[in-house]
Amino acid sequence: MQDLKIHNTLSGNKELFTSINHESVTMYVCGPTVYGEPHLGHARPAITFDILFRYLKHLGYKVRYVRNITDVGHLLNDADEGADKIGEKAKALQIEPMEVAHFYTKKYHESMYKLNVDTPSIEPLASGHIIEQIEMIKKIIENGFAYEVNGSVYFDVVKYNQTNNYGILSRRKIEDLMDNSRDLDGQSDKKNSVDFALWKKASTEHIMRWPSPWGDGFPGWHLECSAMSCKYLGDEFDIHGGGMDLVFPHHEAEIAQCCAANKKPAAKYWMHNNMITIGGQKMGKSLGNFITLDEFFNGTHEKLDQAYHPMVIRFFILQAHYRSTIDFSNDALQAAEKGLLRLFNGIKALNNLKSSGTSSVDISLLKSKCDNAMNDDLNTPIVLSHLFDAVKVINATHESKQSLSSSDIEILKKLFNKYVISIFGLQPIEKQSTDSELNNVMKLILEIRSNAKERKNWEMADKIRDGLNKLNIEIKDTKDGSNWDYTK
RNA sequence: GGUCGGAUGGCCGAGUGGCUAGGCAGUGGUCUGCAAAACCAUCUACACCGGUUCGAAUCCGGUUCCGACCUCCA
Repeated sequence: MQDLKIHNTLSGNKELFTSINHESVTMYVCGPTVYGEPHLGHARPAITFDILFRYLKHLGYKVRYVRNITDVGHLLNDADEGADKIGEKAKALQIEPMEVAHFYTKKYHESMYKLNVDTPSIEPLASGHIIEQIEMIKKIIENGFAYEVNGSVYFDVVKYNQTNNYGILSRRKIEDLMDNSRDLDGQSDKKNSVDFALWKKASTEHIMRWPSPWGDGFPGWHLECSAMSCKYLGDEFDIHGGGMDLVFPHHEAEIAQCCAANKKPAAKYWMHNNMITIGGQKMGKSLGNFITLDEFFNGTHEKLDQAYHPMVIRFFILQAHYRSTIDFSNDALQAAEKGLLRLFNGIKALNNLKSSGTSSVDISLLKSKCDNAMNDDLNTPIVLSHLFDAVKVINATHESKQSLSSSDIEILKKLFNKYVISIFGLQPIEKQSTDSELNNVMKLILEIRSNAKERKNWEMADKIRDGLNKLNIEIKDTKDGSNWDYTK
């Protein structure tokens, strides 16, 4: 097994990864709240941890990857009259809350499929684990870290902090938190402003509700992940992932809940992907730069010059390290599109390469550079830079400026297959039509043009070329004949 | 206001105390009937001011600016 280093938010450092159970890895990642269209912000963690999931399997681990679907709705705000998002949407549309959740779950799955994000081992629904959540609350109350007031149950952060460290993950001090947190509601049932809800009493008009020992209500917003990770991965598991915005309070609360219930802090490694910005600004509904994945795929948002293939989005995300912010713009995406094309052109050339007796380039060095970069906290941009170096070698070999032995060509083929296809999950963009009739017609047209060129009938050849261009079809002449593709 | 992170060439984005990151664009070239496509070569960097050092874009201090979290968020 190679030495994989990953950045652990708990320590703030890169650490050597060792799994609790040698042969297997258990990981949990916070999934989407399904109350709206899947957007760019959903793509980054999904892709980041998809890469980790694939890579761990590649290293030989048996991986159990749990990514939840939050379909019970989070509270809209800290105030007590908390409506939840899914319930609100359902009311607005006059449908069952579960219709909302199901509709957007389907949308999320469709987008993930297009982005070639592998489906996790288990994708549990929060609504399907109300019983587990209630049991966990009972345990926390039994252990003295939660209290019930008027049908709601709150986590006693101050008491917890006397024997544990609330702030261990986000490096916050409880005193600062208490100073800073605004008490919006003077009538709050909470003992302290830093306390958070484990169970909320449902008002009569609140439509998402379940019975509990404390009356009808719904679970608090941090509990589901604790309950479900514990159920499927145990009290202690290897990796917990999610977006950086979840570090506080969500993941901090998860650790507190797990310690309060099980006396164990859940995960050994906490990994967080950074955010996506658009034109240097955080993406948000209120900022008017909120772009859904479908809008990217179809090019229908006003800020987009063109449609972007899901693979371009995926490739672009991999061109940045997961802990850096990444800025989306038309220029950057168009650059990524061309880069991706270059990468796959290289693979195509690799598959048609003629071998020599010896190699003029050290291919095994190149391979180990890729492996080292990947093992260094999943440095996908560095791996890609080495793969582009390889593309340069492949093209040079194609033009007989370099040489590669047959065994090195095999190593390269395996290397590209491993990283590009298996781990990065990239696929060539097939803009070519699958319409066989059209393909046959195009074949005939290209033949006619080729004949015209042989007879030096440039007028005819150019008329065909220019005419097709107006129909958004581009002819590409190569040494081995002509082919075609759609322009954008 | 508190806590944390960042500032790299026209754009995106790595990395590092001395040795070309990479992609895109630009420029030059190869190919081509001419183009396009493809391929090759190549230019423009490390926010500002001090300090440490033989040497700093990289370490330290300060300044400015930007962002994240603290409130729903991926």
